[in-house]
Amino acid sequence: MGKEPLTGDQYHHGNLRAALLDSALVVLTDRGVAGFSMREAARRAGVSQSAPKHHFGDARGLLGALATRAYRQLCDRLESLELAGLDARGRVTRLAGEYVAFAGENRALFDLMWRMTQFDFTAPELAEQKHRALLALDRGLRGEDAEPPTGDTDPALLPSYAVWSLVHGYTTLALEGAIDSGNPDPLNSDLLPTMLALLDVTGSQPPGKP
Amino acid sequence: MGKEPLTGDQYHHGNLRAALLDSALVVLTDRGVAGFSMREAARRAGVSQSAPKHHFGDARGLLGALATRAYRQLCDRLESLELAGLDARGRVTRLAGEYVAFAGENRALFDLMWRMTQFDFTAPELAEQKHRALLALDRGLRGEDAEPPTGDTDPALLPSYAVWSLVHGYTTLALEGAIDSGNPDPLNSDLLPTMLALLDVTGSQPPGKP
DNA sequence: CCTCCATCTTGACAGTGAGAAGATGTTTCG
DNA sequence: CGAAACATCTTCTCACTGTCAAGATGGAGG
Repeated sequence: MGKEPLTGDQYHHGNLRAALLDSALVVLTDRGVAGFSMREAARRAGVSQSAPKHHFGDARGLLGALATRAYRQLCDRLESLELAGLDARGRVTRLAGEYVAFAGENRALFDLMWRMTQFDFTAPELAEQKHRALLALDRGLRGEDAEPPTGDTDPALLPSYAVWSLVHGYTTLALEGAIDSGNPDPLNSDLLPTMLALLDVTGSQPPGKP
Repeated sequence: MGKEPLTGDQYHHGNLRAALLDSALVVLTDRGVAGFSMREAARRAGVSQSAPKHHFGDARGLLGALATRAYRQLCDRLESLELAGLDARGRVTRLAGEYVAFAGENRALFDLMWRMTQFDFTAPELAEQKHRALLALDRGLRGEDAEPPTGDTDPALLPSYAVWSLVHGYTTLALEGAIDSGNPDPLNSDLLPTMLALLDVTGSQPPGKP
């Protein structure tokens, strides 16, 4: 076998790093972010309480790795959407639906993803994936053949920022029970497309004021 | 004195309930939601570790009371805004600015406010204040003389839901470092008004698709 | 074989939330 | 006035957590 133990694979346990991430996800899903316990994650992986230390440093490191993996999954889903043949509005609706679906299927993970600064966790990999999410959204919105943004403050990104803000805000507000769509599942409503219809996605000027 | 000890005032300590809320706010601001400790809040109030129990039940109760008070403050600020003489777009900008300002001035509190379901905290008072925030936003947006919504699913509320979602999403994304406005203070940018300009706040139909 | 090193375990410590039992002051009512 | 009833607060205890230091374990390479 190769000499690449850099990722922490294939040692005494097999690859404890991946196993710990999996058990940590179970604990997170069961108990939520507030009730998360690194010891229990280790227990479920069948190792001692201090085993995670070598792989993740401390609890924040473990949660950070979990969040980074979650960002990667979300970006993968956004990037692999089939958007060809749809107009701008259709693409936005599709992207937004996927975003909300991810949040609904991974509520605890989704919560965690936007809490990392609160845990004083700043890894370059995490920021990178966060940025990748923005690019995936923007690319999906403006189409594959549009010019990529020149930087984070490129004015061409404005519609993407607006869409992301609206979709993200709706998701968190609905999950928190602040927006009641009348639907038993707060995320499974037709409210979001209707709200997105109020957004000028093309980047041109909105209709004149009365 | 009157026979109204229902609020828990004026007993041995004076009014420990209010003092605990104050010290808890200090702890929350210092250590964040993740590092909050009920024991330390009690310590700072000069009472024993178990003193909060009678007033708040458990830690979730203390945080819930804190969040409820924060909602009340936010609603007060939104409701007391002077919006007369402004058109719809001016009113929205003003409301959004106040919302973002509150979040920036009370970051830990603002974080807490949207994590109460995660803490399994559901008090009727909290839901009531959350609803009051929506009404304040809607009233500000549609004007004082507009008809109040008939219910949470009234279609007339749609623009308010959209504005709230966009503003709230922008706030959380900016605080988490996902949206980089190029400004040192992530919340102090002119990005938000520009994004709001893309929203049709009048509730009419958006411009036709190309 | 034997040393080096990544990996994992054991044991300990301070800190936390929560509960039981009791002390202390306040109110109420005979 | 006095005694019970009560709200309020303290002390003690327990299980649990994250973190650290020291040691055991076993593969890799000289």
